[in-house]
Amino acid sequence: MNDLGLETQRAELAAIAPELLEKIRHDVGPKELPPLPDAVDAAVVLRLAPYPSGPLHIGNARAFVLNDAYTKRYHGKLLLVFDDTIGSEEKPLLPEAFDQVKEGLEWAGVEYGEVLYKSDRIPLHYEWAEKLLATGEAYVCECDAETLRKNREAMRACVHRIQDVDETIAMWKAMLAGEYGEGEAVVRLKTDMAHPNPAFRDRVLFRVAVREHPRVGTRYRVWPMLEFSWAVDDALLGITHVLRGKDLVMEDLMETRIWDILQVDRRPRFVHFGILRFKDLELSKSRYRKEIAEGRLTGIDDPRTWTLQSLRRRGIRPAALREFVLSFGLSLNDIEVPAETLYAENRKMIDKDANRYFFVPDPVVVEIAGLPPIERVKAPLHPDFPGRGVREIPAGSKVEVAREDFTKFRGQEVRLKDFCNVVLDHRARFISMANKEIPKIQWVTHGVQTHLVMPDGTESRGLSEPLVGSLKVDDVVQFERVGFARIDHVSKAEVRAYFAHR
RNA sequence: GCUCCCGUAGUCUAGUCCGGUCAAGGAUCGGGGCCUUUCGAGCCUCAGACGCGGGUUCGAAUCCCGCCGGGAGCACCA
Repeated sequence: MNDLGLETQRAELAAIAPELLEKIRHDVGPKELPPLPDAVDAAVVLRLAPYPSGPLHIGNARAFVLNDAYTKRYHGKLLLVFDDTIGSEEKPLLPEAFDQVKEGLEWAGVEYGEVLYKSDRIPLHYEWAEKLLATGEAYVCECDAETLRKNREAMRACVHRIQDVDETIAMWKAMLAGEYGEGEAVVRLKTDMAHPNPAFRDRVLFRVAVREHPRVGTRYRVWPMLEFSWAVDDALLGITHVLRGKDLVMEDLMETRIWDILQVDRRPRFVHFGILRFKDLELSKSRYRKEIAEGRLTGIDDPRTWTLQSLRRRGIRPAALREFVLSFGLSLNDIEVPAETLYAENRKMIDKDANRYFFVPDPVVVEIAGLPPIERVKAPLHPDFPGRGVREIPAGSKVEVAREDFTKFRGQEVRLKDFCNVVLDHRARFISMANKEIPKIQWVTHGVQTHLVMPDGTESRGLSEPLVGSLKVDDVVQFERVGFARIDHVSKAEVRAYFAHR
């Protein structure tokens, strides 16, 4: 039958069971994440491991959204474990970052349970280190960083690798006792100096760092590296699945190797996702931290930082960020997306809630000659929901319009939206009241000073209709033909809003 | 250079494990139209993709081999 060829088979089938030839269009439901390997409902334990060097930004979103989504899907637990080992000179810990991270997660709707700190767990790491050293599978190395690197490159073992266990343990005690300065000794795992992957040749597990830690001060001077601390904590905390970016695949190998040596049975499954990048956007905590310190950015919620705080300030909904991230699934592709994709998601969510108002950036005064006496006009708060009511806009013969519109339409007939038709100029000529199919522009009288902070940090200044002065902070509105914005500050003198997107 | 990972429309993604209902689905972007007193939303519509070359098979996006392209790691950072 099978070597008959499709056409013959089809003909045969048409003869015996024609209904089977009907094309089945399976409807595509909402996108779902693939299942986690070996996941058991209500028994999944995941962890979030932020490094507290600053608030979370959009580039971190994939990690926390996926972890949260899977936790909820399996009714599991999500631990927040601050990865606050001592770090490096270039990436110092920031005391205020702990709260900034939590604030961001809470805004994002990430429901974490227990909060833990790596810096509280150092004694546990020491215990495990001693177990490991006792097996002879790790050693204390006194080579300097440069020597170590060169040996690694040359696949050459150093003298420390073959020293005996007693000597190694004595050196470890000496490390803890403070007999080594920074850079003078490290603990290394014996993997294989000839391993084909140069990244996997006797990696460092502990090093000496005599910096002050924001939580535990100078209590420790021997600090674990990420791979080792997680080998300990993933096991001890009963983590079932580790979801991490694929930049951390080597860490899987390291953790696995350590568990093999110490015969740890309970191990998490590793799941990776590709690197997420944003087009035309360079995310760097250390850079924006520096720029905030220098006063070049206004703070951690400056739109140029792309922190969660800054997204909130612009009126981006957490649900939009979540949908945006989930749309990438769990693929291992490295992806680069434009922020526009996030905006599209957000626009769907805020459009129905955002009432419409006129904002006129960089205004130009226009006197309308021949205007009948009119004191106010009405316009819908939202064109798609007439039931929401109307807003009253004071009108008059002296109005202000955006310079851009003025320049573009000067001398032409335009409609001042919801008001009247004029031939536009400094002295405009009234034509008629009734609506017409001509370009419509926004206008104001008795406008309130309005500053619109743009994503690039610049401000668009102008006037908006008086009602904007009675909006509340956090209201998200649409300035017609300008875009969506969140009201950030309202005072008698002025309104400040943050631009979200068109 | 070495190791690992990944290649479906401009972008993101479903499908790839278990080859045929895939003449490849969705989203976004772009074109056109309708509607609308916004350049927003909504509705309709058009355009657009299996990196390349071999092989296996009646049949390949799906399996195999080779190539090409992209990314990550190769820190005493995380």
